[in-house]
Amino acid sequence: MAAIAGVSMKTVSRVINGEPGVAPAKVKSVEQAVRQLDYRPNLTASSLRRLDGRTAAVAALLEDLANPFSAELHRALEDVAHDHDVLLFAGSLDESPEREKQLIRAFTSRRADALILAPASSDQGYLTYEVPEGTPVVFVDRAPVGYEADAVVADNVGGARQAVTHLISHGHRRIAFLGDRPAIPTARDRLEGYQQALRAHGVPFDPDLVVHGLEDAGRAEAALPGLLALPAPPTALFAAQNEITVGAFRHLQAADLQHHVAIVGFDDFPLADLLRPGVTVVAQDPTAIGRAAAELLFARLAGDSAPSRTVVIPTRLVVRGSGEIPPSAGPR
Amino acid sequence: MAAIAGVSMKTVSRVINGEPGVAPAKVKSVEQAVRQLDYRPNLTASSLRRLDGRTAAVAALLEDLANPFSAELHRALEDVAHDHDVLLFAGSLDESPEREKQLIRAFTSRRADALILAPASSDQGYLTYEVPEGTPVVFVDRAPVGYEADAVVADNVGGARQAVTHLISHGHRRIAFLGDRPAIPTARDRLEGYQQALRAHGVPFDPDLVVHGLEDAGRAEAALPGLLALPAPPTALFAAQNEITVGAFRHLQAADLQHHVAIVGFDDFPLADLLRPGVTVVAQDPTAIGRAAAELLFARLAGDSAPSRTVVIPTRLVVRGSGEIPPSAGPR
DNA sequence: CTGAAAGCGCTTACAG
DNA sequence: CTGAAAGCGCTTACAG
Repeated sequence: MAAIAGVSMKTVSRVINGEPGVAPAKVKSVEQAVRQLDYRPNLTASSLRRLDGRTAAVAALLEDLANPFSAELHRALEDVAHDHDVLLFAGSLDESPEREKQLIRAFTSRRADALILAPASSDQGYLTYEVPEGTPVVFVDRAPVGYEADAVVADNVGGARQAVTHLISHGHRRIAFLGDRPAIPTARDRLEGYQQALRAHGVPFDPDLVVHGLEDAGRAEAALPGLLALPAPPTALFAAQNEITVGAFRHLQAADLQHHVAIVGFDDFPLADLLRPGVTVVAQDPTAIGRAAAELLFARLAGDSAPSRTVVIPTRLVVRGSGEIPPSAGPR
Repeated sequence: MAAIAGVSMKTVSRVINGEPGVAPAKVKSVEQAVRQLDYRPNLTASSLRRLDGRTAAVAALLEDLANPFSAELHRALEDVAHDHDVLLFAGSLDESPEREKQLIRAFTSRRADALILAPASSDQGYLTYEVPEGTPVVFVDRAPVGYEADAVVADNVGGARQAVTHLISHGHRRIAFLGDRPAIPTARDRLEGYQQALRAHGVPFDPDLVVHGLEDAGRAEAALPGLLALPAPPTALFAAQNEITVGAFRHLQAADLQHHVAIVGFDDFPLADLLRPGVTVVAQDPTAIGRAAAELLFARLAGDSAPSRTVVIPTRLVVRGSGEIPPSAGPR
């Protein structure tokens, strides 16, 4: 390359990197050689020697890239990264702590400049020795445990409280909680919000109305018949996650109860407005979460060394019909 | 590192790479030094010197990572890549040829081992000089133009023919075609399938029933009133893409026509079964497309040098109700 | 079984 | 304005 252009390697480097102070004639001959050889600078080599060691790539470890929440979050990260000329590695964790550790190692071995993590593990203390110093980590969706880092999370407690308060304000007093595995911090937070709302309105807490471990739509659907067959069945459901909401709605509609049992879901999902009744939800904003996380991350990469921050993105109640069904409409 | 372990750099390299023929005592001392220093081998450095130059990373350029089709495809790619201990870079093209070229360059500069491309450009001849020799490219969703490479696509012509034949078999003769921009090859193929089905059944082609350029759900929704106000309105709709299907359905439901105008969509979407009526679609299989593409790609990386192949993934008619509405139910 | 030397494609730190 | 030498963290190709 340098030989073809008739200049030194160093001059090639200067032209490629747009450094000033190269004779126009030499710039020209380098540019011509680039075209002639289809020359593409090797970024992995340049990052190796570069003082800051930056690779201009960051890694995102999310729950499941095929799930709309993760996919939208991923897309928001990509957009901000693109503005900074940075590329994105991505991986799905599927609630597996082993996979999390494996991917963290894979990404640090490739010297990603920073990590974005929606952790599957219950404790991230291992990051202390697993992540090289100077590599910022930003948590999304779930706050860190045993590790000090920036985080961007939805207001899980507040959102759940808002959902359940909405149902109470429509006259419900027997409200079921349908949740994911309680090991998941966001699932616990949403249960906490549910309980806070009950307490605040003097509605007794009935453990029979709490169903945990609904890891997917199928399990949520399967859990409903038992719940609705209780001696004193719920007149309303709070579904603490979007897959659960869909599974529960699927059962209600199959049993033709969708206009008789109220339901409010946590986390919005596509087409919720087209169902009949439309499904009332407390919407998270995955795009806002992703943008905020990426901005925090690039601030760190730019040298921001303030103490860790946790950004809480508010949720929003979206009223569509299913959450406004009165208890009198319930099955008897 | 080598100093701490009391061995040469080369022996460290052997232990890290699990090469045989190292004295057990030396293996031990290297392993201890690894722990002591939290040592992580630098994969970018090793790929630089390695003969094959492999980085164990491949790049996927898809339409829009937030769209369910791309997201599922992405996830399938990730799963196969994971089986090969390879990581995935990903980027969204948003139908922008410029973005495509930009990302191709970014990924080749980082020496991705292979590329997976759902092209936004109308001609990919530029890949000839843009992609280094020995870097396999596999096309997904859309076949290459002006470039020779493997491809995995859905059966767009056949699927569209199947959808429209289904409507004809239910008695429809005025069937509208709702399509994306005709510059998109899959959009053209689906129009072709539509026309083939009409011809095969002696149904006259009426250009008034063909609407192009519906780039998103909003435009599809907005296009319907005009179409339904024609002197001889369609009794059925073929929506040639999932966003278009959703937009069209949204209008039908708003106008309370969802039980009167038949609709079949190309490409399935979540919750299509929960709408009323359920939406009949010709389903693509993004997971199958992704898996097939990844397998083709890893075969190439393993040395397969057979001529380029194009794999066509069949579509599947999913009957749910909206496609079985008879023409007599139509608005008058 | 082990290691010293060279080199992957770049940038750094100089010297001129 | 330009380039020769050294070095980033590894692997290769040897030699012993």
